[in-house]
Amino acid sequence: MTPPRDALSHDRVLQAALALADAHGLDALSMRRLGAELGVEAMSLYRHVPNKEALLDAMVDAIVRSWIDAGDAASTDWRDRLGAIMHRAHATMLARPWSVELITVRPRVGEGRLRYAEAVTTALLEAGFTPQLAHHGLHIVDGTIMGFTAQQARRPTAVALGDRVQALADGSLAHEYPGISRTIREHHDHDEEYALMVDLVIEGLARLRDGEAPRRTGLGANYALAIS
Amino acid sequence: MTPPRDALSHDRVLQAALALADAHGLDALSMRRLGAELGVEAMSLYRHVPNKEALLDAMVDAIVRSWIDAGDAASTDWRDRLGAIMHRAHATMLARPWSVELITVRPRVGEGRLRYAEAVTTALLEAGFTPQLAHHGLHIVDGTIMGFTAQQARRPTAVALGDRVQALADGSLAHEYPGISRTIREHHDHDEEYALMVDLVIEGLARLRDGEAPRRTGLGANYALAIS
DNA sequence: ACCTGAACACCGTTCAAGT
DNA sequence: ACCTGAACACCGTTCAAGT
Repeated sequence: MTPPRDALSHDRVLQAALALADAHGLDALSMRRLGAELGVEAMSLYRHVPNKEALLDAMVDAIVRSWIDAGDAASTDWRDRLGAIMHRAHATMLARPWSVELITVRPRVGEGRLRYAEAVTTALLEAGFTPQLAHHGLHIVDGTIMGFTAQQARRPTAVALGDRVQALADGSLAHEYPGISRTIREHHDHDEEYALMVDLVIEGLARLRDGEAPRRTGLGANYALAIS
Repeated sequence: MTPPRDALSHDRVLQAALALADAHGLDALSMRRLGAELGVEAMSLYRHVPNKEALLDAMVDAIVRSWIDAGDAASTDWRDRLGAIMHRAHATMLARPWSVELITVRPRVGEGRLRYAEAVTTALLEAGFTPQLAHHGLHIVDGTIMGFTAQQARRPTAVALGDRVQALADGSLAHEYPGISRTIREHHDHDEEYALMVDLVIEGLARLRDGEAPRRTGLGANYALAIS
């Protein structure tokens, strides 16, 4: 148990945490185990990281930072700029499925997240969006990235676990769920489907910029909030 | 310590868990505390629920089930049917912020989730979508609901915690982040913004159905996956 | 049949103590 | 200055024991 044992540092702790989550998932990431992985007692980590929450925030920020690329701003087409970011985000999250829940849910805003928000916002402003619309646009892009990716990250496990999902696939629930029984076996490729949604959203943003408000969807008479 | 002490049941445990999360957040929901809330030892709960995971899944399913309403199918306009579901989902999740991370991330598919998927899929099929497109449509609707809501649920806390977010708002980071410094103070209402995204997505789906493929976004030369 | 008490194998984090 | 050991206040879950 005598590895080189270089001095600990915030970055070494962060990298080890990412590696541990990559190798064994988020549940395996305990301060005790992370310490062990670094050849150190858990308590030593607290010299470099205030607490576990802060470590998780740092992990999120490191990943979100990788969504943007210095080259993005070079592209003159705002659609391509947004598309590149959205696809990069999707790919990095699916490559690290454990990261999805962290990124989607943690509220703390770090530098990486700010830079990503800045890149998206700037692309929109330079494309002629009003500040108001650019603000909405950022949220729409952000929501699309998170929601669609979370949904795809959820799927494989759902199928694996799926008692009923399996039954749906072989049609034995066609009586109760005729709709999904008909569609569930449609072939689809995650990346292609995401590309479709990205294009749909970007097209919608372009129309908003050009002043074409989408048709207003009526909420219907029975739009009521049902809590417990 | 002698409340009526009706016999425990799966449903009583579930309702108490929802109430506990509503009152004190998800972190407060431990089997021990939940037992205490029901006037019972934690271990008694295991007679009605296999484990905590299953309890969380049941909570998710109870909430998702409330997204659909028997009256939805009565509406002949598929846009209104989808819109009603999407708005109901958004409202119920924002009313229970702790539920967002559970619903967005947990893969297990229960009956509530199936009924919701069935309602969305049927609305699309009846509106003339091909099974293939209806399948994509469900995922697009699902991603929109989850992502946008998660993003809005994240925001208030972000602002509250925000060291840098605060600095952005008063303009002192305008040099480093010119784009967001310009847009961050744009007024926006959560519900209105969500309605905008819902309309945008439904409009996009309508165009897909009508065979108008959205313009393909080029990914650019620098679309590369960056891991660690 | 239903509930309990003690126990097991974990957590994150504190703090005084070691080098 | 940097790391540690023991301890604190928790977890989810098991299992034999009680009524």
